[in-house]
Amino acid sequence: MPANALGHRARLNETRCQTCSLSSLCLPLALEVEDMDRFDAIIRRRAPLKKGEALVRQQAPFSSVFAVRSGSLKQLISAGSGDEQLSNFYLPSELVGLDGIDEGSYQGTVVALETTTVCEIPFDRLDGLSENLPELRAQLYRSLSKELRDDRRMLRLLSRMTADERLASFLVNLSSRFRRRGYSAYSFRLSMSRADIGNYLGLAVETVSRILGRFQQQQLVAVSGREVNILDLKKLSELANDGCPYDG
Amino acid sequence: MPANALGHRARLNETRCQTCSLSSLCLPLALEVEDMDRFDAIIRRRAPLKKGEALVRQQAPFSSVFAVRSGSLKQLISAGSGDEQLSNFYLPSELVGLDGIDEGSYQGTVVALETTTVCEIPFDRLDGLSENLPELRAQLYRSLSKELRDDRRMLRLLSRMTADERLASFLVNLSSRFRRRGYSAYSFRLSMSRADIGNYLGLAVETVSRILGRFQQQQLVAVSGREVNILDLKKLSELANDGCPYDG
DNA sequence: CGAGTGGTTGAGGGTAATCAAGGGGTGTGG
DNA sequence: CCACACCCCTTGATTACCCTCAACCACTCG
Repeated sequence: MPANALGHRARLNETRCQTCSLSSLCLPLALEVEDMDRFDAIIRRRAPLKKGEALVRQQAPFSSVFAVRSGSLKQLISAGSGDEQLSNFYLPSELVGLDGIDEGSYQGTVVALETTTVCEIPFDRLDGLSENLPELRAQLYRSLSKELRDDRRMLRLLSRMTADERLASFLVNLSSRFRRRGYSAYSFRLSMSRADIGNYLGLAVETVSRILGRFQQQQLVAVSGREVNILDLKKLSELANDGCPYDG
Repeated sequence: MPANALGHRARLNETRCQTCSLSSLCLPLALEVEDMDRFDAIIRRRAPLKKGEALVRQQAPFSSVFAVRSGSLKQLISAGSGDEQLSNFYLPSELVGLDGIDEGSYQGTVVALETTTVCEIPFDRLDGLSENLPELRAQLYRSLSKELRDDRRMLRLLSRMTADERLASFLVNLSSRFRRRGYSAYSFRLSMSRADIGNYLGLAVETVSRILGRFQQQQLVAVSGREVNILDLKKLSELANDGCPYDG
């Protein structure tokens, strides 16, 4: 068998939802085997993104949503006066681009934080398919609705929480998202810079740094560069005072 | 013709989308006449809500979304420690309850700010109908997506804007929403209290009051209690520094 | 080796919160 | 009809949190 044929086979295999380790979290989660094949068929593979590469650019015409396969991304929304608001981090199984449906253009530039692979899902195909697959439709609604819910959580964080609470909430939230994806909830690597964290949480970089230092002194976490070890998740959750400490 | 029959006819008529003045903004906006009738058929009329009455309560099981016909509402999300975050105001034609789809329960308590009428739309019926009506489906996606977009705007507001900018942005946003609904963009009545505004914008009541006073001194607005007259929408928009000054 | 990036730490100042008090409107009951 | 209470709003004084500015360190890369 020629090498390129094997390569082709392997590549196809990689994109198959049935063999994807994320299938229990991703869009097709509720589909039967044959329906999953139909879903599979509309997905487009993309070359992996390098760190810093943009997946979509703000105001580019909306055509697809993207499911993260591996790696992570950030969404930046820039408004007139130059400043860029970091509005979201995306981890594996999460959907990028849903906020572009309304206006028909992407609402922010989405940039890879590390080497990242995504599945491209053309939205018109997805919409057509969902016509006959109530489960897929429901899952799409849930994804949209969940993002709304997360944003509302952020609204509360930004309008009512102190800097300490924001950082605690951020770490606890990351922790539970990693846990859900089968990674350790206690030990992980931040793919984003301190500046990104500050931007996201509405804090200055210096404040992020200082508070992480304080958390370390208080034996809540051990931080070394971007490596994080959570030492006292319970106290951190209390600090975050988030309502639902163990949910992402 | 007996009086109650007339009453019944009139009541039915009121709820018909075809005669509703909001039809160009609301969910069925893209539907053909016969499809609109089918949509009409699933809508449930509700008795008007009095000021302060709750439309839905946080954590109650999700079953319907609600389109605002007249009046206005606020959504309150309460987290463990007693504080309540005001996450949204809803004006006529806007949809309440979309963020409940994901978890199957309403994410906040939604309370009428004044006498308010809504159309109840059972979500399972809506979902079923949308199966065969791509335009309805698209509009539903747009509604969800638009709410995401609005929330992202709020994230930026809360994390990067000064108190002055927040108030300006709030007023400009209200103004354009009123305009879109056929009301004056320059003269309107706030249905929410200063406390509500402060809660929503992440500011103390005192700050809201002070800044409104300052805006008045600067001839940007004329405020008398809850009556607002916008005197210089252009300057206010610049102050808000929102990117898109004339969009709701 | 120098430049650049990302992170940490320290000093000082500004913005908005908090604390405190008083005014104006409305509704209710005497 | 008036008095009182209550809520909403305003205004003033003080305080605190976090931002800004600035310097420095560790590491990477040309």
